[in-house]
Amino acid sequence: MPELPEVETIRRELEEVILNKTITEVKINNSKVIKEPKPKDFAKSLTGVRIRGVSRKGKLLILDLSSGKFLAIHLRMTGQLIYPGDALASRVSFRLSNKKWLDFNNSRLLGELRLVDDWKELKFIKQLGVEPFNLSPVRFKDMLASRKSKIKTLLLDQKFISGIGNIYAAEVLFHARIHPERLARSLSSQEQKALLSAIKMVLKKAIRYKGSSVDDYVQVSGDVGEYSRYHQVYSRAKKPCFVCKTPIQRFSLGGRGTYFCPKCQK
DNA sequence: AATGGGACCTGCGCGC
DNA sequence: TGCGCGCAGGTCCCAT
Repeated sequence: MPELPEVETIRRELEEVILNKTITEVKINNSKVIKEPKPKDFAKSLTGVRIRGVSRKGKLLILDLSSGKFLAIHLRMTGQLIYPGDALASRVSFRLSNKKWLDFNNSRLLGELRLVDDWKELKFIKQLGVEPFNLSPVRFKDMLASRKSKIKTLLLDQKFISGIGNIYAAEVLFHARIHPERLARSLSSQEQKALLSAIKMVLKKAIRYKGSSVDDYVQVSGDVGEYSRYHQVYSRAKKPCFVCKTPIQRFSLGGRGTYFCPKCQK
């Protein structure tokens, strides 16, 4: 699942390969992923436009275009951006001035492309919580103070904090030694600090290793991300904890697979 | 405010 | 072997 580290990896690689190139053609193989405007207008408005910036907000990628508009790309679970692509198996492909294709793949068709005048007006953006790397311990403490929900649920809430998904929620809670069902406001001061440190540490390391390739995620180059090798709990049900050998447990929390070590996490 | 459910989707692994 | 089923999860939306 593309979460913050995966989307940031893609952003950095895109910046290297598509920045300042012009889109010369838009090929739409499945218009379902184009949410706005209408596919025909989408293609027309993007043709002849230069890409002058690639940024990320949470799990959302934003291409800054010379037309003054922005292309917002949400990969959801199965989205990929591949360069150079072949425009064959993609949902939408962008032909660039060097004649190579940038492919937007999305096997489950849940991804979204939106060409908008102002990305700041997107509902998703308006509601988006703080970027984890910008979060101070004092502010984090404040954010947790009155919250009655379970800590893992809260970490997954993009309005609370942006960029964490199911993999990294599990991983950071393991590193902070906190049980996923603990109520947010019940965390001690020490646990709050441990959790924030774990969030920053895990996300940074995951970026360094170019993300976690589980399911469909690959880098723009098509290479896998190596952080999966460092997963402590995610997708490790019944396997021994690397710290204490206790079998990792899995249960469903809010409809999501939730992994933790019953001995290490309290 | 929080929680639980369904909806959107398709590919995969499982059991029979 | 082949088929049907449940599951995977990011986000939105609705009901309670």
